[in-house]
Amino acid sequence: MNQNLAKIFREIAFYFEMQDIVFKPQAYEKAALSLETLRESVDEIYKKQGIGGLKKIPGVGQGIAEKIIEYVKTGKIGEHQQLKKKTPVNMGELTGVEGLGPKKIKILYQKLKVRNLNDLEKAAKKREIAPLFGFGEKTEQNILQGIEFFKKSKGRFLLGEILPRVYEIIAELKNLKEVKQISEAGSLRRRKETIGDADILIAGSNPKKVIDYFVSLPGAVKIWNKGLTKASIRLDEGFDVDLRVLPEKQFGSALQYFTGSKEHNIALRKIAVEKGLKLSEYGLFKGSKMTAGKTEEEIYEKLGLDWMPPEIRENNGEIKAAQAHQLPRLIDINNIKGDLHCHSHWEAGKRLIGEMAAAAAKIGYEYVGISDHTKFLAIEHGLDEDQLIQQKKEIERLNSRLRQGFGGQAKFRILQGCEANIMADGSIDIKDEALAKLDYVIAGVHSQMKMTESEMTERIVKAMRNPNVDIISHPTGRILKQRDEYKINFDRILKIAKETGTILEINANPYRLDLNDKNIRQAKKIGVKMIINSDAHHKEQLNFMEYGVFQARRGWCEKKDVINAWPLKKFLEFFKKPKSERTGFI
DNA sequence: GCCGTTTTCGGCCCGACTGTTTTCAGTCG
Repeated sequence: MNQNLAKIFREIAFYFEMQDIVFKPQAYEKAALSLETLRESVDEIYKKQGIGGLKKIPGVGQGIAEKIIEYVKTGKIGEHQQLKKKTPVNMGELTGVEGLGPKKIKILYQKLKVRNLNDLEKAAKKREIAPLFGFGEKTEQNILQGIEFFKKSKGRFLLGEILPRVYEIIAELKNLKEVKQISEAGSLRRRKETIGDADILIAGSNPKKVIDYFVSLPGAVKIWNKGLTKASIRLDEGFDVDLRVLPEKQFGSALQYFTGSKEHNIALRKIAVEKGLKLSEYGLFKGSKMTAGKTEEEIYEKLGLDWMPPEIRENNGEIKAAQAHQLPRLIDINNIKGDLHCHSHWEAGKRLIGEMAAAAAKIGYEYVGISDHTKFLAIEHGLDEDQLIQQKKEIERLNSRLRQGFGGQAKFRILQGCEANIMADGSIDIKDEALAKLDYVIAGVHSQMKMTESEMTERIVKAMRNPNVDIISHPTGRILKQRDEYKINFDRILKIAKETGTILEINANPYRLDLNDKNIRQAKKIGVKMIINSDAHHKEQLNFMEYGVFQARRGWCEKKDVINAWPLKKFLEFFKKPKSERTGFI
């Protein structure tokens, strides 16, 4: 409900922009943004509190509240329908093409009847776009390239695809002596799970030289633009990198500005205005006098705020918390003591347990848990009850060898779990007696994912009520860019998790990152404990952990919220207690 | 269309770059 309505409001905003109407577009955009981050469904709010409740939503006043009510009652909004009828274009597709905004889309529709990506491509190929007033050869070519990109990537890349490559580029740029300070910025620095393009910021001298070097980096296949202070390239991996170069005294203000989020910055600038200051990427100014800009810290301080990590800069309460000096102490990768979701492919060769354990110990973990799939997942060589016993013997053997080796003082422990399957009826595909013998049990949904919301929710609830099931893996089931989450009532999942002492996983695989940031924040609020797991299928994938930690940070997680940030002793005590006694364990 | 510790009117974040209409609108972040 909220998401659909948000989409409609964005479209209305867009139509208003087409017509050169000022300020209304921002109003609708703002309302859309509020709805997207709203926990409670608007029809619930309306039912309980009427129009007054709706008007309490930031950015919603009389006019938009009435539109929400119209949508709740009829499922559509008359004005939106009319606007759409007048200019029936596929907004999602067309705005996804770099360089196309409301004005150009309007002309393309009026002159060439372009409604969607397909029409646009045809028109560009027939060279009908270049002669249009306000367009030209280059615009036409850029449109064609934009279409290619949009089709290829659907516009966004995974954090896990981009971050390592950007670290490489930053390392290369550091070779230049002109580069004094460098950082990634934008949604990349905020560690969003998907990224549109990468931003890099440099403080230093001779920007021309830096920019020339940047646009000629190996792997740069296209230069979108290149000016005196900024440039933008496409890499052969298919994503864009924007670079900005500026003087050192502005590095902090620019980093703050280009890290965003946009909403966070708007809120910050309003605070500046209230204090009689002006904040831009060039610094914090009182009149024409610059009062801060060299570091982010001094800008936040001058505005009366504590500095905060980029991951929470989404205008979602962090500004108030910073003003009250009550920011959370976010969990850090160095807090992670172990990883409980690692596959050894037991059937394929038991030596992998040793390899995985060695790699985990090398990272500095105190423990690693082997949790192979179980028998229902035959395709993944799922283990049955007997094989689990076999595996247990092997793990015990390795543990005793560990205790003898390393001078007898090796603290490192291998734990045995499994990732069992939650069947359609909520039962587990391994007998309870066998589950009870393991150090811990993870259970997850791996089949029949298209159930109704109540069926899927009750399926997982039943699994959580099983006293042997400690952890639910990838609780919402989404795969980024491929598959939406299952239909579930997440509030109910949280309630039962809390009630039963079940832990929810933050799966760190860059394609999953499941729970997402919103889920995590909710879980934390309610007091449901979480665990960050890599879901590694070979030892290199243990490094996925950092993406899970980023996600946890975006959900405001602290060390205490995440059980594998606890030391081994406390961790083992926790698992020794019956599930029912774990709630409240800190 | 929203909003208000300057509150019911008059504001609404700010600047760079591109391409094209050669002085600036459109787009982006």
